[in-house]
Amino acid sequence: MAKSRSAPTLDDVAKMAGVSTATVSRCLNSPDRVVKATRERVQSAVDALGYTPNFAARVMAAKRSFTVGAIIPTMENAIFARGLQAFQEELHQRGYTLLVSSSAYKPEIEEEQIRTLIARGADGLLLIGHDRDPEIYDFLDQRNIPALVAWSYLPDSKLPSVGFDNRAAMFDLASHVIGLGHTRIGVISARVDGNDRARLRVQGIREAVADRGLEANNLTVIETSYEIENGAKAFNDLMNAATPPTAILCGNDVLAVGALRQAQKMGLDVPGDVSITGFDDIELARIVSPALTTVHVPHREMGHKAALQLIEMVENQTAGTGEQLATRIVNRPSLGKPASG
Amino acid sequence: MAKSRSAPTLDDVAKMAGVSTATVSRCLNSPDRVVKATRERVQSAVDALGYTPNFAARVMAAKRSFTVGAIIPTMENAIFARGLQAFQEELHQRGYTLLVSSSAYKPEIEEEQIRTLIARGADGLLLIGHDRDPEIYDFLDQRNIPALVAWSYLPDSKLPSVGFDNRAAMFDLASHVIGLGHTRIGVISARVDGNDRARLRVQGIREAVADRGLEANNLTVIETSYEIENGAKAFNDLMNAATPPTAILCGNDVLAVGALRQAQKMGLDVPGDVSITGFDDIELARIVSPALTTVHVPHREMGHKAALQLIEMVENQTAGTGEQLATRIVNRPSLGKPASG
DNA sequence: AGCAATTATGTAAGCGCTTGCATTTTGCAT
DNA sequence: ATGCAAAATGCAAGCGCTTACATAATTGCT
Repeated sequence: MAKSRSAPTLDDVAKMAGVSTATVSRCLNSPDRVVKATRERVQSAVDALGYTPNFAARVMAAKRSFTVGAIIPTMENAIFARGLQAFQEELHQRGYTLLVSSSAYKPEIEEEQIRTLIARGADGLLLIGHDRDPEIYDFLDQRNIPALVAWSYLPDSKLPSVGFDNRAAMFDLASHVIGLGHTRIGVISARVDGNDRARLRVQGIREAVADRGLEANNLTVIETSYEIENGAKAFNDLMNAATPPTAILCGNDVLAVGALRQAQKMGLDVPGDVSITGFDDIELARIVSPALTTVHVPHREMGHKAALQLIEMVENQTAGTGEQLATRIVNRPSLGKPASG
Repeated sequence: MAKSRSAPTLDDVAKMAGVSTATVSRCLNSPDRVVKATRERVQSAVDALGYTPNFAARVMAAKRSFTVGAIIPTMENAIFARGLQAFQEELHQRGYTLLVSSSAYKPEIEEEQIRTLIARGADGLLLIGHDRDPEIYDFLDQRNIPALVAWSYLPDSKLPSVGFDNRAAMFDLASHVIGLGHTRIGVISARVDGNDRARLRVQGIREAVADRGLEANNLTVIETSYEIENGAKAFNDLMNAATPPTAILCGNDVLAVGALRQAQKMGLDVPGDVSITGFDDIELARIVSPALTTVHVPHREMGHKAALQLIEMVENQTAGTGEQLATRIVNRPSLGKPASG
C-alpha cells in the first residue's frame, strides 16, 4: 500500500527533465529566463512528479519568504476580521502569504509572536496600535524588518501607520450625543493600558465634555475587557448609580451590544430611557435591535491600503508614509434625545 | 543610525560561548544533554546576542516543523472560531504552532491550501468535513501526512474524524419541532454540494419528516450560501409561498439570524407567527431576540480533542481512531407551538 | 591508581533550494 | 562559412540548522 515516499525534490525534477537544478529553479521563479522547449520539459516533469517546492529550503536560499505576519489583539470577535480579510486579499494578489496570530491583548505575548514571525522569515509585519515597549521597535530596527501599524493613525510615531484618528472620531460622536441634550454620560471602555485606541477614544470623549461646557463629574468611565458579558455588567453598574447617565458611549460595538442586552434585561427602553452607542460598525451593530449608532471605520480600505504600503516598504526598502483614513458617524435607533424629565 | 545587521546565527552564539554549534543546538533542543556550566554560558551568549533560531533552517535540518495546519471553510463568521481557538490552545501547550487558512468553501482553494501547508512543512493537517476529491487523500497518503477531520463524525471514512453526527442532531431537532405540532416545515440550508455537514443535516430533517408520517411535500428546502442576507432572502421566499411554513429550520445560526431579521422586518412575530431554529449555538444565537433554539455543538471539546488526537498521530505515526461527540438541543424562545389557526 | 563505562562535546555531512559566475549554444551580421 | 554578442544552461557555493558518529572528559569501581 501507500509506501511512505518522501516528497520529490528539485533534483528529482532536474533528473527527469534532463537539466540542472538551476534551470528547474529558474523555470519556477523566472520562466522568461529559460527557453520554451526546456520550460515545457521541466513542467511535465513537475506535473508527473507532483512536485511542490519546499518552502523552508526556498526561504533559506532566497532570504525572502513572500510572507508577512500580522499580530492582532484578538480573533474572538469580529473587530479585526474585515480589515484583516482585505489585507489578506491584497497580499494574496501580490503573491504574498499572510500569517496571523493573536496576542490576547497581552504585550508579552505580542512580543513573543513578533519574534516567532520573524524567525519564520516574515518579510514584514502588521501591528495593531502604537503602544508597546520601545525595545520592540529597536529590535525591529536592528533586524531591519519593515513594520506598519494599523487601526490607529498617528502622524509622528516610531512606525508609519494606516488608520484613523481614534480621538477625533470619538470626540465627534460624543459632541453629537451632547448636542442632542445629554448631560450625564457613561462610558464603557476597553482597558486603556497598552491600548492607544481605547485611550484615545476616552480622551476624545473627555475633550468633548469639556468643550461643550459640561462638568467633568457628569462623566463616568468604566474600563473592562472586550466581552459582551463585561459590557452588560458595566452597564448594570452605571445604571445603578444615584443619578444614572442618559447616554452610554461604548468603546466598541461588542461592549455596546452587551450594554444593550442588559438594558433589555432590566426592562429599560433604548433609546427612550437610555441611549447607547458603539464603535467600529461591525455586522453585529446592524443586527441587534435597536440597531446601534456607532462610528463607521473603513475596515476594508484600511486593510487594503495597509497591504499596499507594507509591500512597498518590503520591496523597495522605503520607510512608509502612513495614511489617515476618515471615519463617520452612523446614526441608528439606539441613540435618541434624553427623556425630558 | 540603526545599521542593518542581519540576525545572529547559531555560529555567532557558538563563537561567543566558545563551544561548537552542535552544543548550542543541544542547549536549545535538549538542555539535559549538556552540562550546566556550558548551558549557562551558552544561554548568556544567546541573551547577549538576542539570538532567535531561524525557523526555516531548523525545519530543513530536523525535517520536523512542530507546526500543524488547519483549513477551514470561512473565517468570516464565528462558526469555526471557538473550536479552532481550543484547538490552537491545546497545540500551543504541546509546543506546536497552528497555521490557519480558509478555503471560502471552494474545493480547489482547499486543495491549494493543503499543498501550501505541506510545502511549509506542516507535520499534520486539520480538515473540516469529509467531502473532497479522493486524489487529495491519495496525495496525503503518499506524502505520509497525518490528517484529521473535524466538525463531522463518520465511522468509516478515509480520514479519522473528531466530530458529531450531523444527521442525527438535525433529526432530533426536526423531530422535536414536528412533535410540537408543526406540519409545514421550511428549511434554509447551506449549499450541500461538497459539504457533508449541510447535506447530512438536511437528510436528518427529511428522515424526521418521513419518520413522523408527514408528506414530503410539507417540506420545502432552500439552499443558499452562508450569509445573513441570504438567510433573510430565503426566509422571504419561504414565507411568500401559498401556504407558508410554520417552522423554519436553518442549517446554521447565521442563516437563522438572517431569517429572524427578515421576520421582524415583515412584521411577523417569532415564534407566534413562525418558529425559527438554528444550528451551532454560536454567541449570536443568544444575543438576538428572541434568542434562537439551536443545536449546541461542543466546539471547545472538539477542538481540544482534535488537537490531542492529531498530535498523537504525528508523534507516534498512528492512524487515529476518531471520536464521536454528543450534541444537544438548546431550547430558546424562537421555537414555539404553531398558531392553532 | 587504573580501567571501563558514561557522559559531554566536537566534527562534518547533509536538508532542498537560489544565484553569481563560468561555460555552452544560438542567432545574425559579415 | 566565420566570428561575436547575447541568450540559455550548468556548476557549485552557500543559507543556518540538526544529528550521526568520533573524540575527549568524567565518573565510579576495584
